[in-house]
Amino acid sequence: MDMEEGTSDSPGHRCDTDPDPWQWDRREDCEVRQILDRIADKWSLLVIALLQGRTLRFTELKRQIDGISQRMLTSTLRQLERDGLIERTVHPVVPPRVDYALTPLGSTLHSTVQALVTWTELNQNEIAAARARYDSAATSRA
Amino acid sequence: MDMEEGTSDSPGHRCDTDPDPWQWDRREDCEVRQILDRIADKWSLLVIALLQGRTLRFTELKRQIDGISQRMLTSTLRQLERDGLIERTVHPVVPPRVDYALTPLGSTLHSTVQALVTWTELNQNEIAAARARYDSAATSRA
DNA sequence: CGGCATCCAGGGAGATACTG
DNA sequence: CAGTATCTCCCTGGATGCCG
Repeated sequence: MDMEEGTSDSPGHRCDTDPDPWQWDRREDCEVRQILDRIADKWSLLVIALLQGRTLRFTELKRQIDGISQRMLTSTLRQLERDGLIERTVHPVVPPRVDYALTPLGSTLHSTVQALVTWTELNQNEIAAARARYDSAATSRA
Repeated sequence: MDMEEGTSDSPGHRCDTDPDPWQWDRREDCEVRQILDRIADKWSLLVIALLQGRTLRFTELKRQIDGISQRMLTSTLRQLERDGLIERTVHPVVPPRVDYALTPLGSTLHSTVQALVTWTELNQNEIAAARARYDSAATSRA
């Protein structure tokens, strides 16, 4: 088991592992930071977006997110399952069949995630333009 | 300059570097994935959230996000600047003063990012509970 | 098919020292 | 103050192989 470990902090949140308390805008503690890190994760985002209103199997997810390794997909799914955002259903058939779906909690996240994806789609051209501007300016300086 | 390089793809998006075209729900190309990776970044998210409606200096940001290294903060700010999400203003005074603020484009992202943060705040207890459940179940199995 | 175990490379990220 | 420049370490994540 060299898989990345959840920090498995005991319920009743504390920050014993942290050298000094986080500040984050003076309002948040490390809990929020931790959760944010997880859901704002590169792969988590895609998984959540893909599971909107439907159930997908492991292989289907892997195919759709093409580029993800089975290791990272497994890891990501486990994290999301642990956080209660997705539900994992094992069908005792052979060959094995495992379905993944959003939980009610995960569904509430979806609209937010979708907003992020939509924003990206809408603004990708503007961002590309900004990058071009920035890069050409940098190049001319060099 | 060993700082992480933007992949500096020419404007007019393509995916020559990728061995095979991404699928991502069959609709998206690598551009969106790339941008999503950047804005959904651990630190980017915090920076954007902190810059809502105000201007902050480098050190102020560093203090508020406490836990980030100057290296990562610099890198993050440069990326966001390149993407046209934040604006960097250098005041020619001594000692130097550099202000960071959201651009109009960055401001449009803010509401989305804030939604993510708010969601996390609202649901952190539920997530903590889910983790406790998951972990205790895992422990009892072992 | 779904996933865990192992091995291993690359780069993300920290610590430190130095400049304008 | 606001960075850059190194050097280094470790974790992320890929490749492969095996099992239920």
